[in-house]
Amino acid sequence: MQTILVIDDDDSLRDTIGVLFEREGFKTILAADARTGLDQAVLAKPGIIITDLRLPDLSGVEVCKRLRTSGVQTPIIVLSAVGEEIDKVLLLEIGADDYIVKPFGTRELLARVRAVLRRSPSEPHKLLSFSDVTIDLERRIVTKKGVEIRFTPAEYNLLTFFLQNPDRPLSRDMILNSVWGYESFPNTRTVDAHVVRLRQKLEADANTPRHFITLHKVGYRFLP
Amino acid sequence: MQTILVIDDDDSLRDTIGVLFEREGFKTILAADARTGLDQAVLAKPGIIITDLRLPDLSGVEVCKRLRTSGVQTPIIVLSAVGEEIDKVLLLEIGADDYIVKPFGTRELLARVRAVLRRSPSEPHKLLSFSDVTIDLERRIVTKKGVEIRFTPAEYNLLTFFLQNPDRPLSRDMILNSVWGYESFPNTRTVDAHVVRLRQKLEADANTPRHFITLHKVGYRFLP
DNA sequence: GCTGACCTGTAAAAGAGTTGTAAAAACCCG
DNA sequence: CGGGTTTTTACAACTCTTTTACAGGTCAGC
Repeated sequence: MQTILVIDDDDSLRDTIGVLFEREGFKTILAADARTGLDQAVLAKPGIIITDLRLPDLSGVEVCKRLRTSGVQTPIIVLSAVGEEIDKVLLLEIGADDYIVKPFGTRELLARVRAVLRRSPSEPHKLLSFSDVTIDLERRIVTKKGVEIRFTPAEYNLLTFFLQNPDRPLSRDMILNSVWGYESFPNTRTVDAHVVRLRQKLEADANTPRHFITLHKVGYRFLP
Repeated sequence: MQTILVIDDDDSLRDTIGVLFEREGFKTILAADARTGLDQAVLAKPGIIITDLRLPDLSGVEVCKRLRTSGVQTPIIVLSAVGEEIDKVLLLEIGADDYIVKPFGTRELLARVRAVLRRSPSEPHKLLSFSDVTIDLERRIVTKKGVEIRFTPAEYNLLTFFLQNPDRPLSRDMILNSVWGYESFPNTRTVDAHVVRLRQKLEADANTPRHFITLHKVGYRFLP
């Protein structure tokens, strides 16, 4: 049986949602503030969490962040009042899986929950792969022909960036911004140095790369 | 209300335990020797019995035996001084339910008592294990090749967290949040210090860890 | 096709940052 | 207080990142 955790300081809404999901056969756990919610998220191991954005002690954003940084991967749906500023991108970045603007119909909430639940367990191990190389994002393990190959953080980040942007020409600046972030400013040759290592570790013949392609005067392109 | 019978000739320890459980809402009965203890076990019908192994008149082993042969099924926890030879198998054979090596924390004693009371007799404990290490979650006992290894609370919590999150890269922040909770903010090196101790106690060769793996710049990974 | 200016590949050094670890300090609890 | 536990600290050892230097490579224009 699925367990659902509802974090909302509005008593009547919280109870309404609780009753709704109980009728649907969920086990429901209710929390009126973020702290209780966080505790319950760890203790009760719910299958899904619904949290209001505005809470008495911590914001829903903070709730998401804390859950994610402590390794909780339970899907989260965020509720926000109409007019309340919600930065969709921010929400998804910090690890929320969906959001609903109040007021909403019970039918809609149910549908959203079901949708989130449906897609979450179906991707238990996100795998990226090309040719004979597989990357397990969950476990941070790269294998070639079934053999594990070790990557340093910079290499690993670069690799996953390439995998997530296949076929596209990627300039060194673009790569630096995306992989290294805006805080650090290494020289663009750094990218080259790392590409070399990706080739050495992953290409069949590092001298004639078939996946990590140089675009002269442009940058690089990854071909799966 | 639960009644607890403590049989120990060490006055101060006996009283300490007595006070401890009184504060926890138990009715306590204290006995300084085996004979008094046996009498009280029958008369007062305690819910649990704690007995020292070394007593002036009869040994703790003998106490267990006599209780069991006279049909008393009350759970028994045996205390033994460090270095005192304790044959775990013998103890469990003669009907003891658990044993604790002195010196022990009151917290630990309480936890053991609660675990014994909670557990219905004959129900096997939940065990976690990897390689030649076994962790009894109920009794908080860790053994390596059958030999008990003692862990401090912090070490134990970290260990079980690792066991519950195998294969996954775990950042120091994630670990701090999950194991220490978000209320306490030790510096991240604390995690390293504890990992060192886990390795020293559990790895075959602490210099080449095979279970508690460092992911440079990332954190740690536990491999069963 | 040749040339020269500019790009890229690459190994290796330098530098920056991270981790292992023992030991000291701080902290509790009884 | 006194014992054990936890956290911090200090420094050596180590890993990773970035830079550097130079050997090739590419390509536009001759």
